[in-house]
Amino acid sequence: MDQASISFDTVRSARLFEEICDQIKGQLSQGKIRPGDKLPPERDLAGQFGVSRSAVREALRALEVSGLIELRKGAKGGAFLLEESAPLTQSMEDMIDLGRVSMRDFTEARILITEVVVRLACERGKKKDFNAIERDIERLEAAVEKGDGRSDATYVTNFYDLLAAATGNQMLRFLTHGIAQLLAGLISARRPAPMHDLGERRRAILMCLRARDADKAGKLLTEHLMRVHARMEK
Amino acid sequence: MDQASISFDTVRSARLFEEICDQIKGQLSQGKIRPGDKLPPERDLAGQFGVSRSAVREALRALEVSGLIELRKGAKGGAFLLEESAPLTQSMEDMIDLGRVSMRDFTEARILITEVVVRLACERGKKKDFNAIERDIERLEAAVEKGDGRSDATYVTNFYDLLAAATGNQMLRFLTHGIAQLLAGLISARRPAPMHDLGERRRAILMCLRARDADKAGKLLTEHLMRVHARMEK
DNA sequence: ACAATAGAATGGTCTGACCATTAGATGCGC
DNA sequence: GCGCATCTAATGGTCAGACCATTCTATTGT
Repeated sequence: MDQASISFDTVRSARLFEEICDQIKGQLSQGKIRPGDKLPPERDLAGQFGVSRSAVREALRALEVSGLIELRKGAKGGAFLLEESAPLTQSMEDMIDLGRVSMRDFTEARILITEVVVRLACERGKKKDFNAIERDIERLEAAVEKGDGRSDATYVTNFYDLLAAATGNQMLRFLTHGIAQLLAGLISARRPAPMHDLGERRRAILMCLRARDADKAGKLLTEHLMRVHARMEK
Repeated sequence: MDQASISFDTVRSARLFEEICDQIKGQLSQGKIRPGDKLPPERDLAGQFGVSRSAVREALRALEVSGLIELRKGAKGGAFLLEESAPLTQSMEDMIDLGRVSMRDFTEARILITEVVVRLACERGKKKDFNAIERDIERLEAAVEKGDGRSDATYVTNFYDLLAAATGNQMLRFLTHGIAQLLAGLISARRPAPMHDLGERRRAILMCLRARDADKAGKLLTEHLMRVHARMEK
């Protein structure tokens, strides 16, 4: 047989905690454990795996950093499987924090991707999706009325999550969520002046979605995002 | 003062290893330590931070999982700051492995994003960028001639990395790299039949880039990626 | 009833030890 | 001298057992 055609998997890396991670991920992907569930306490896990508590801890730490579990202390605490964890957020934050990606590049990528998302949402969105967006806008406007429109990164990100949801593509949802999360962090840090016509603008986009006018929706959105960017730079 | 306008930062989480992570990230973002550097041994770090080795280990584990450092054992081993780490790859792999994103959605997102990238590369790419792509295609074809064209995920991903580089947007580079990495993993796992006209197709796209014909470049690329997808599904 | 307190569960940290792997130094045979 | 085997030190990986801090629950006292 041709020598070159033989291939090996990279050898199991000889690190216990990785093996433990993989087993837990395995259980998760097979549905034997599910989001929301609680893993056994560290001491029990150590017993079940036949390793020390340290090895288990390193594995749990790795899973936590990967965004798969959350660790709570105290009685009734433990390692809880996260729901729809948005795994990309942390990595993106790192990229910005460490200066590996400039704000400018981030914004540009955001605009490009969001435009793709809105176009796809335009093609595929169902009435249900659009109604959800409308309700979100109403909540936003009600909140702005009451004056508590600044503290809530939630209102900022929710819109984009719903937009991505309308595409029906889970990968785009994660991506969009990560980007929106990151942006929300920046907003709450910089506290730019509130945008009075936010609801109005979003409504305009929603109308395009319902009219299936992808070009106009994309254009409105891009324009809006550029204005947001301009505000952030001041 | 309006009660609602007061805000607190989330309280410093009382976990030592996070503090350590943050300090190391801080040094990194201030350029006091740089990619390629080696951090002091765990035992020394423990001394410097005034904590136990366990706390340091958890911090290093977290940084490793985040894709910021690499741990090598043995003499001359240690924690090395990674270069242009592609932090998103691991998270994306998890999404697929855990079944949170279907292959279909992933491919669709890949196609959409790559099309955006190729269009932008078309607008902005310099001669230098296109020449680099051309050399890469030549290397690919040479490798295929010699018959070692199957084992190397490198040749698969390199093209897309170079494409993304031509956009000049670092965020898109990371994103594209993550996607390509993940795909490379899938390819080397499934070993589909080699694509004999890969070089030819890439050359066609390159021609469009040089001619600044974004529409055609996007079209060719999308078509190509769909064929790749079809092959993977078999 | 209600509040204060005690207790148990559980993650976070510490100490100190030993193991496994790696790079380099040492030494032996030729 | 050269080359190969061996030894040594450095360093991450793991272990064992302890204690601390936090959080929930149950009991107790008023």
